[in-house]
Amino acid sequence: MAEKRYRIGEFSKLVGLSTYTLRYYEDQGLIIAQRDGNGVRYYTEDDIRWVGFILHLKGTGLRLNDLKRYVRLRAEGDSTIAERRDMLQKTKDDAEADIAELQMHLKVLSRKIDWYDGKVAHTIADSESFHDYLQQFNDK
Amino acid sequence: MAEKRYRIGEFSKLVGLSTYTLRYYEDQGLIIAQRDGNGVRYYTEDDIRWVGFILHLKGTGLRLNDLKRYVRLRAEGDSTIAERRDMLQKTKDDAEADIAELQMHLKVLSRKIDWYDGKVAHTIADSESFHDYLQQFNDK
DNA sequence: TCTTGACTTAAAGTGCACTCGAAGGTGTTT
DNA sequence: AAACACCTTCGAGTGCACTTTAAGTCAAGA
Repeated sequence: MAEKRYRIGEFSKLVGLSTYTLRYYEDQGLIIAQRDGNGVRYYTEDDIRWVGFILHLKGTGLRLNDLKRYVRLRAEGDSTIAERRDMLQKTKDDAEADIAELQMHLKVLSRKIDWYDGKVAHTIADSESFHDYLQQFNDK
Repeated sequence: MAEKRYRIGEFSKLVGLSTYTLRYYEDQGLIIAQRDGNGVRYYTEDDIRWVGFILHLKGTGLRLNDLKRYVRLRAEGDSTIAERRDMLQKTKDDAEADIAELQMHLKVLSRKIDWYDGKVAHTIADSESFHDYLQQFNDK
């Protein structure tokens, strides 16, 4: 029972990347398809998982260049495991810092929304500025 | 006691935007500086607060175009408060969705790091693939 | 046979948000 | 007098990650 083979068009829909992007990624060395006797690309279940994984990496903010480095390291074998691990750890730390910052911005945004609501409901004086309103949260 | 006035160079350092960017934002209608008798821009404490706020908005992922729309609405006065509130709410919802997605990607990333650690410590069989390793978390 | 979908290389285009430089001008400070 | 910080317009450059086009070839299926 041979594994199912997907040609680029089908695979494209499966993973949510355009055929352009798949070929572009192949140029970049990120997703290397196998070829049939006619030189036509085909992808397997393994490739689905691999694309899934690199999309997770991209989703955490990893740039193509770093992704390329990761892939190169992977190709070098087990001797690069520590380096790859550290790379992922740094990516993770960066992403967590991004989230923290985003949440900080969101907090102000939320307060502005509350402030608008207060204005509309007249529970905040017409004259009170958002800046003054914000002050009351400063110690929290 | 007149309020302190900042010229663009000083203000730039204060808010962390280059003078190029400040002029660019002014072209875009986002931060309008006042001018002295010679046509030289100056900024006040109010402008510091305003820039702070728009950086919060940008920080949550609001695009320049939307930011411009927000500023236009603001200039129209209180009649646009509901629309502005809704805009911020949508921005907030979007940002929260982004965070949720980011966290989902991070979870996989974390597991990959754990998997690397397991490989190094030999608590995971050399032969076990990450995909198989991941399966055990599928019901959580 | 014709359409469909694949293949190639190389180059150009897109969108966003800046970022910079040229060229020429004013006003303040050393 | 020179240096410095500011002013203007406007067009070009940057970085990233695609996205599209052009122009031509090839093979399987209806």
